[in-house]
This record gives sequence, structure tokens and C-alpha cells, in this order.
Amino acid sequence: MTEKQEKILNAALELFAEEGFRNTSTSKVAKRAGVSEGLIFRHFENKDGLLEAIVREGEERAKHLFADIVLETDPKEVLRKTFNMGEKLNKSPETANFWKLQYKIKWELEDYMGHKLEPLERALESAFSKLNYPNPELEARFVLTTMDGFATRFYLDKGFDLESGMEFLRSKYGL
Amino acid sequence: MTEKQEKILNAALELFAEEGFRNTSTSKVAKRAGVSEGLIFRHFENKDGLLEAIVREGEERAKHLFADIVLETDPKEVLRKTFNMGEKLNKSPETANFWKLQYKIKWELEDYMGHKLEPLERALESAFSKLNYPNPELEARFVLTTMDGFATRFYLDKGFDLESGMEFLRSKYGL
Amino acid sequence: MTEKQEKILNAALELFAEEGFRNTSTSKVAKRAGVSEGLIFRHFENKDGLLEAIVREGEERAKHLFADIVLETDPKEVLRKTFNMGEKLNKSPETANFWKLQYKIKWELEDYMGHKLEPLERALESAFSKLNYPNPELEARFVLTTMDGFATRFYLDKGFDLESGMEFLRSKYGL
Amino acid sequence: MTEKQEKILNAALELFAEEGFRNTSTSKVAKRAGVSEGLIFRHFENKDGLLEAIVREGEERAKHLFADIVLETDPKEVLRKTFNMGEKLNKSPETANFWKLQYKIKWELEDYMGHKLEPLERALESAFSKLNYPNPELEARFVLTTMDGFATRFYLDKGFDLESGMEFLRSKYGL
DNA sequence: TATGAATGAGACTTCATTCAT
DNA sequence: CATGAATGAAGTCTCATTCAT
Repeated sequence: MTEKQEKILNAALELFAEEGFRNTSTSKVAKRAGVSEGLIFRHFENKDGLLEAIVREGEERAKHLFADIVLETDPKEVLRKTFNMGEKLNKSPETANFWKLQYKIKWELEDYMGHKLEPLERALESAFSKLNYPNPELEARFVLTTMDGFATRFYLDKGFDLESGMEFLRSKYGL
Repeated sequence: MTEKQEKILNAALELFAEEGFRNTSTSKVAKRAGVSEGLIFRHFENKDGLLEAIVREGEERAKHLFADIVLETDPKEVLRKTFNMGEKLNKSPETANFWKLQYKIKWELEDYMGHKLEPLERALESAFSKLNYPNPELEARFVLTTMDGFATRFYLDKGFDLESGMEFLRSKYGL
Repeated sequence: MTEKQEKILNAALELFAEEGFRNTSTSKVAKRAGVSEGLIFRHFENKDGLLEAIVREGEERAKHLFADIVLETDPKEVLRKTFNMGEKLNKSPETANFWKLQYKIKWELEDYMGHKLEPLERALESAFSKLNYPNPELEARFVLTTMDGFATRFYLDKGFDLESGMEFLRSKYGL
Repeated sequence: MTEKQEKILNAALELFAEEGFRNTSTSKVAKRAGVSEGLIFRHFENKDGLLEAIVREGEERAKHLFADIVLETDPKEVLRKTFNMGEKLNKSPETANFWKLQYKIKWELEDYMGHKLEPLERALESAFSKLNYPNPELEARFVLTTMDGFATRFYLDKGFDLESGMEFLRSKYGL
């Protein structure tokens, strides 16, 4: 990954997140990256290729984000770490932008990309099982979908306080 | 609203929902509506005007959808009716399409459109208050955001069973 | 066929014949036709669509050109008319351009388009048969391929005299 | 001519013949030659330089091809060798490709390149003169143009049998 | 009101060519 | 001699919008 490739990727990330994939022209990306438009196509083949590269990076980062949770064996700790993820999505403007884009993309691709979340779902399922919840599978899916709702709202509604939502979840699950 | 205006609006609704706003050309809309392209501009001024009209209709329909809940005074009944909304979003392919588009639009407009939900949020708040929940305001927002998460997933993940989610919520709230 | 469609077609014909299909940009065509570039695509869908339209017209004109020969029953007259075709290809600069393009296209499409010539080939075959030539089929193909060679050279070599070639053929076949 | 120069030339030859000059990018040539794109420009200056090199090689090979005929003094033998050229154009796929390209180029350059054929034309003229044909000059040009027609058709029409054409010519000239 | 031909700006993409390494 | 990243001009095509009819 050369320096200019990174510049392109970052510019694309910002612009796609700000204005959407379809709404961002490759020429805008090139301009923001300080690079000739043609270079985008040499490195990523397509405008779609750019998006793919970003999606792949999202999957990579998601893996890292989840690793700590998935490897945890103490069920309460699994829940606690899950509900702490909110902070991690919001560490820097770049990170926030990055995850916002991942959410936005889902609608442009009409693709749930649920496979990203599967390991996490299984970890939660196992935790709820250990905690003797009556229906661990549903409970796990419920928690994740709820957190998705919180994240979605967080990215769309500037006034929404993500942390208070997470705190609410913690109290619901007795943490 | 003349007959042709309706045809245009419906065609736009379908296409925007299927392929996205930016990805749908006015010429496609005209073709699907069986109408000349120019007519769109006579009636709606802009492509954006088309979208606005659709958004306005969404607000209208949302009002109707919520009216029954907002006017309810029995708190348990408020919750029950809220958790029954899932069915209403899915009555016909047209309705499903309509509400899917409303969700999709949020991301294209970067607008939470939270005001649509405000009356409902207040109704839930009041219900939770009557039921002596410790933090009715948070509880209300939590329920709505969760339902948003369920709906989002429902529209993106063909395999997702909305009704089982609603059933889950009902059991959580002892209904 | 509107007036502007014809202008586009004529401009394309001239430019494709002068500079080749691949070497001619749609913007050049539009400029020469005095028309916006987009209009080309509204009417012909593609740059290829433009070429197709021209090829179709070539087939049409070829039919007309051959009709008189194909309907002739006197074998000597069939040959005479065939060898007179040279003149017809050269009546006006436009006609010359038109047929030159048909020859040129064959190489860009890698397509012999032999079907255009089939009726003519059968007519010649029948004529040679009546004249008791030993191998009418080969004789017919030979004559046509020879004439193709003459035409090719005529279009590429400004100094080549097509009529003297035709005269030569006439004398070879005793006309 | 270094080894890499040859590789480039051969790759260009193949690709130009298969897909045409304009339709072949220098990057494709470089890839097929297994060479960096820049090297093409170091060795041939231009994309046009590549074509020129190929044309020059065509002239070289044509000289060799004709040498045997031009030096022949027996007129019948001149004709016989001329009509045997068909085989030589078709010895290997590479040779076939090479000559096909020479034909194709004529249309892209709008250049008859008749000078290549001049020595051959004079040889035929002299042969026909010795054989007392009434118009040796015309006869010679006629034969060559006819053979050109046969070759053209051979390269464009996969179903065309060149050898039967040559055989036909031989019988016409009593060989 | 309604049509659809026409436009012009801008989208994505390709490509010959240059140049630092 | 050799590479391949980088550029900039140009190419094909799309599309919202206008306008004569």
C-alpha cells in the first residue's frame, strides 16, 4: 500500500461517509487526496473497487474490535465489553467517520453484511447461556440488533447520546 | 393530486426504494409511470421535489400509524399497540416498500427525522411513567431505538423474522 | 428519422470513412453534425449503435444495387450489369464515401459480411451455368472476390483507375 | 534488436492483428510481452513507432517473399511461383497473423503501400509480355489485385479456402 | 396539461506518455 | 537498461433540466 493509495482511501472514506458513495465523484476523491483521477483506477480498478477496499478494511477492523470479546470466557465480562464498544466507535473523528460509513454502506449495497457480526453473536449467545437466560439465541440477536439501532441513531441524530444508551443497556443486564 | 401525479409518485417510490435515489434517473421514473419525462418537472419542479413529496407522505402516513397509539390511555395497551406496529409495516409489498424507502432516505438525507417519532416517544414515556418504570424517558427512547434497529435489519436482511423480534419485546415487557 | 438524426448519421459516415471508427470520437461526430454529444446516445444508444445504423443502411443500399442484377435472366446481361457496378459506387463523393466505409468496416468488425453478397453470387452462378462454364460456382466466387480486390484498391490507392479494371474484366468475359 | 525488443514487437504484432491498432493499449502490449510499459517507449519512442517497426518488417519480409519470383526468368515459372504465394502466407499461425496485420494496417493508415508490390508487378508484366498477352501491364495489375482480393477474403472469412482460389487462378492461366 | 427532442455539465474510465528510482 | 507509479487529456456515456410544439 503506497502513500498515495492510502491518501486515496482516506479521502474516499471521508467523502463517502459525508456525502454517500453514489453522491461522491471520483474526481472529488482525487482532488481531496491531492492525486490525479486516473490513479484511482490504476490502484482500485473501479469506483466499486474503492468501496470494496473500504469494506474489506471495515471487516478487518471489526475483527480486531470483536477479538477481545470473542476470546473472553467470563459471561458478565462478555456483556460488559460488548456494551463498552460504543466508546471505541467514537475515539477519534476518523474512527467515527469510518464506522458511520460502514453503516451507511449497508443501505447503498442493500447488504446486511451480517457475517461480520456472527462471531460476536455466538459469543453473546454463549454468555447468555452460561447466565441461564431462557432463550440465549434470541437474547443475543436482540442485544446486537438493539445496539445496531443505537449506533444508527447515533450517526444520524447529532443530539443522541450514545453513552447514556449503553449505560441503559448495562443497567438492563444488571452490570 | 391528479392521476398522473400519483402515477409519478408511485413509480418514484418503487424505484427509489429498489435502487436508491441517486441511482434512479428521472427518465426511469417517467418510463415506469408511463408518462413523459417533462411532466415530472412540471408537477414536482425538481428531482428533489419528488423526494420531498415522498417524505411528506411518509410523515402523513406515520401520523396515521401513530394516532391510535398516541390517543390510547391504558399504558399496557400503548405498549401492546406499539409492538404490533411491525405487522403494519409489512401488510402489502407496497407498504413494505414505502417504509423501507423512509428508512433508506434517512441516510441519503443525513436526517434523523426524529420529529416524526416524537409524539410516539411521549406516549411511551407517559405509559412507562404510569407503569412506574424508574426512568420512563430513557425507557421510551430505548424501546423506539430498539424497534428502529429491528426494522432496519428487517429491511436489509431478507432472512430476518421481524415478528419474532416483536414477540421478544412483548415478553420483555411482560405482555 | 428526424432531421438531427440524419445529420448525426451523415457526420458519422463521413468521419468513420475518413478516419476510421475507433479513431473518431463521438464528440467529433457531434461537432460535425452541429449537435450536442448527448443526442447521439439518445438516438443511437451507443457508439456501436451508430455503426450498426450505418451498416444497416449499407445492407439496404446493397440490396437496391443488386436488385437489378439478381432479377436479370439473360446471363450475358447479368455479367454486363455486374461489371457496371463500379460506376455506381462512384457517382457522388457521398456514395463513394459510403461504400468506402463499408469496406473499411469489415476490418474493424472482423466480419466478412458475406451474406450481403450471397444473392449476387447466386445470380452469377446461374449466369455462368447458362453460359456453360465448367465450374460456375467457383467462377462466380472468383469474379466477386476479384471485384472486391478492385474496389479495395480503388479506395486505398488514389491513383487506381477502377473503370479500366472493369473494362479489363469485361474483355476477359467476352463482353 | 535485443531480446526484449523482439518480445515487444511480437506481442504488438499479435495484439494489433487480433484487435486492431487503436484498440490495443500499450499496457496490453507490455503485459503480453512480459515487460514494463515504460520500456516500449524507450525502445520505440511512440506507439506509432511500434507500428512503423512492424510495417518496416512487413516490407522486409515482402522483399524476401518476392525475391525468388523477381529473379525468375521463365515466365510460366513466374506465374506458378506467384500463385504459390498463398501457401507461404499461411505456413504458421504467426505468419498468417503477420500478413493479416499488414492487410489490416493498410486501412488504418489509408495507405496502399503499393510500392511493396511494384517489383512483383514488373516481374509479372515481363512474364505476360514474354507469353504474348495483349496487355501485359493490365494483366499484371489484374492478377495482383485479384490475389489481394483473395487474401483479404481469406483473412476475414474463416470459411474461405485460399488454396482453391489459387488453384482456380492456375487453371485460368493454363498452369 | 403533456410530450419528448435537445442540451450541457459532469460522471466514470482509458490510455499514451513521463519520470523518479 | 528497466520498472511501474503517476499524470492529464480525451473518450464514452448518463442525466437533470429546458423548451418548442
